[in-house]
Formats: sequence, C-alpha cells, structure tokens
Amino acid sequence: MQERAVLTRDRILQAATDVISQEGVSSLTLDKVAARAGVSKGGFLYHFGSKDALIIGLLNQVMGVLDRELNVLADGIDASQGAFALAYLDYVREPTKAATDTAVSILAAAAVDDDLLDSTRATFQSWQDRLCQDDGLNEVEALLARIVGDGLWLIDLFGLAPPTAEERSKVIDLVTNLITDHGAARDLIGSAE
Amino acid sequence: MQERAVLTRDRILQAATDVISQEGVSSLTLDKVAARAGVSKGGFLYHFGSKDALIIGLLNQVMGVLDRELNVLADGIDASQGAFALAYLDYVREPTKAATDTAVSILAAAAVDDDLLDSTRATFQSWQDRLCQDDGLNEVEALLARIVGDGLWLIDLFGLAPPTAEERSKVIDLVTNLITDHGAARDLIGSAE
DNA sequence: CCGACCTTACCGTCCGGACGGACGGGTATT
DNA sequence: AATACCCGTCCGTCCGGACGGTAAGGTCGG
Repeated sequence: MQERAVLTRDRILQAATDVISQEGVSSLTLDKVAARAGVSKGGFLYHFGSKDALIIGLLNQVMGVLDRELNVLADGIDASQGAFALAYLDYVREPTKAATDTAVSILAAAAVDDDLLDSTRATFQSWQDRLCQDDGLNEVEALLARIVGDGLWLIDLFGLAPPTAEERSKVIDLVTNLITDHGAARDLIGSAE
Repeated sequence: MQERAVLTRDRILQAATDVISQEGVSSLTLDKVAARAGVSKGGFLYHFGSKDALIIGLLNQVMGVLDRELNVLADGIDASQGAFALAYLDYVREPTKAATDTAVSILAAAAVDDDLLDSTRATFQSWQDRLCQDDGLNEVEALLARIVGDGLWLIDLFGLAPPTAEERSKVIDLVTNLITDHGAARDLIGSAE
C-alpha cells in the first residue's frame, strides 16, 4: 500500500535521527537504521537507494518541518515589521525537537559528504533573503537576528558551553528590543563611523 | 632526536587538518593522513596510538592556538572593560586559518565520537567565564558577544549562507558599540520587562 | 499475473589497529 | 677506542570485522 509505504519511509527517517542523536554520527549505518526502523536492510534500500539518499531525505524532511514551523510562528507575531526575524529568534528560546533534529542531520551530512548540504544552504539563503527583503528590516538587524539564532542553535549542537534557558531569554529579549526599536539600532550603527 | 620527533608529529597534525578541510571528514583515515604526512602507517601509530588520540591531539593543538591568539588580541585592545569580548568579536571579522582549522577539527571530533569534545567544551566554558567575570561586563552582553562570535564562525563552518566581509563587519561593529556603550544596552535590557 | 513492498543471503572493499622488525645514535663497559 | 647494548623512531605487512551495496527471490493486494 501507498500508505504503508509512507509509514515505513517515515519510520526509517525517524530511526535515522534517533540513531544519530543517541549514538552519534559514526553509528549512522544502514544496518543500524534498518534494525531500529524494524525493517530489513533490503527493505531499507528499497526506500532509500543509498546512504546519501537517506541523508538527503533526512535533510528535506527536517528542513521542511523547520521552515513550516518558522512560518506559522511568524504569522502569529503581530509586529508590523520584522515578524520573521522575531520568529527566528523566538524559535531558539529553548531547544526544540525540530531544531535538534535538523542540527544532527546537518552534522551527519557534513560528516558524510559536504555536497549533500547544497539544498540546505539554499534554504538558509532563502531565510536570509526573507529577513532582509520581505521583512522591511535593516540589513544589519536582519543579519544579527540570523547570526544569534543560528549561533545559539549551533552552540547547542556541539554543546559548547550552552547558556541556561534564562540567559538565552535575556539575550533574545535584548536583540528583540534592539530590532523593534529602530532608533536604538540606528544610533549604534551610526556611531560606528 | 627530540626535534625531529616533534616535527613529524606536527607534520601529521597538519596533514590531518589538510585532509579534513580538503577532502572532508569521511576521508580522515589513518592511511591517508600518514601518506600526506610522508610517513608510514606504523610511523603514524607511533606518534598517535589511535584515531581518537589523533583527534585529541588535533583539538589540543588548534584550541591552544586559538586561545593564545585570542589573548594577544585582547591584550592589544585598550578598552577599559570588555577587551576579551571585543577580541572575541574582532577575531571573526574575517575567517582565519586558526578558526577554520579549529572548526573542522571540532567537526571531525563530533563525527567520530562526541566524547572527544569534552576538553574543548571546557575551554569554551573558560572563555565564557572570562567574558563574564574577568571582563567586568554585563552577563547578557558577554553572552551576546560569544553567541555572535560563535555563530559567525559556525555559519562559516557549514557554509550556511555566510555573510560578506562587509556585512560581517557591520554586525560586529553594531554589537561592539552596544557593548562599549553600557547605557544603550541597559536601556534595551530594561525595556524587556 | 503484475507491480509494490520486503526478505535473506552474499560480496568486495576499506579501515583501524596489531605486530615484528629495521635503522641509527647514544651510552656503558672493557 | 672498540664492543655490546638499548631505546626512540619509523617501516611494511597482515588481519578481523564492519560497512555499503547487490542479487534473487518471496508475499500479497488489486
């Protein structure tokens, strides 16, 4: 059945992220993923013809989820300007499953073959474009929002002295205020020269 | 001779970073590193008893370099407060060899075995401590500096729509001004409540 | 009976690591 | 000073196992 097929495919995808996050990137093998998905290796290879294909599927899945969640979050924000930037920041207030799934998938892709990240890079570029153009935001403010968002998120990925939930919120609030109060940002940018 | 030994060891370390940055993490094999270092596999294993040992050596090397460069940069800044934070930001103004070497090493460590990053995490924690305590900086400002620094640096690592040199500088200037002008930061923090 | 879905069995390759030695410069003994 | 010895450095080869991928077939709904 089509339905059954989709389910199995999704089980495999879920199994893959589970393996990576629980056992590390080096444990991401076809056998292990297949076993955890409750399918034989051959069955796995029916759905994903190669390891690269698995990672591409993984990336598509998690990036799609992230993109959608980011959009609904932005829609729920009634700021006249910079809704997407505020959503981007708000999203990393605490680590979410979608965010960590994406992070480990990117890590796996980078470990296996850097080229697998091409489409992911395009998605990030589209986010950056939206931050700058659609959002009517200062270019510097937009970039700051993304750097802080991505920075927090990547610090979590590697566990590089990640801040507490309270500290995160304070920093996010600071940047949020900086963005929504355009006068403050312009003053600080201006005083650079 | 001792001297010759150190040279070989360093050649191996250099070869390892070269392999990772040019051929990717998945190509980091003992044979390849040994060949590129101009040494046999046995010779390699004399200096590094295992692949894990190689990565630990790699991490120690690059983190040491980074720590030293960060310190000399901080010494050269005459700001009364926040010299280390300003150095941290200034360091990522454009990608440096030391920074990218460190990044790829961390990537390799994460791919092989997450536990290898323990000492690296400790170093990041020490930087965070220094940003907060030694530097006489507001806790939120200190964290912001690190997030922006690390964020920029990790965006480069994965190539996730990295900003141009000009854009980077603008953002760094913005954050720098925010930090050095305590009034501005306090206003923005205060208006959060 | 056909095509989607899945299984079992198998293969070739690569990789990490072990091992036994080779070479060469110090050092002690005589 | 000649000998014997040791130890740090490095070499070449071998092995066991894991891994990605293939092949051939089986099951079941439509």
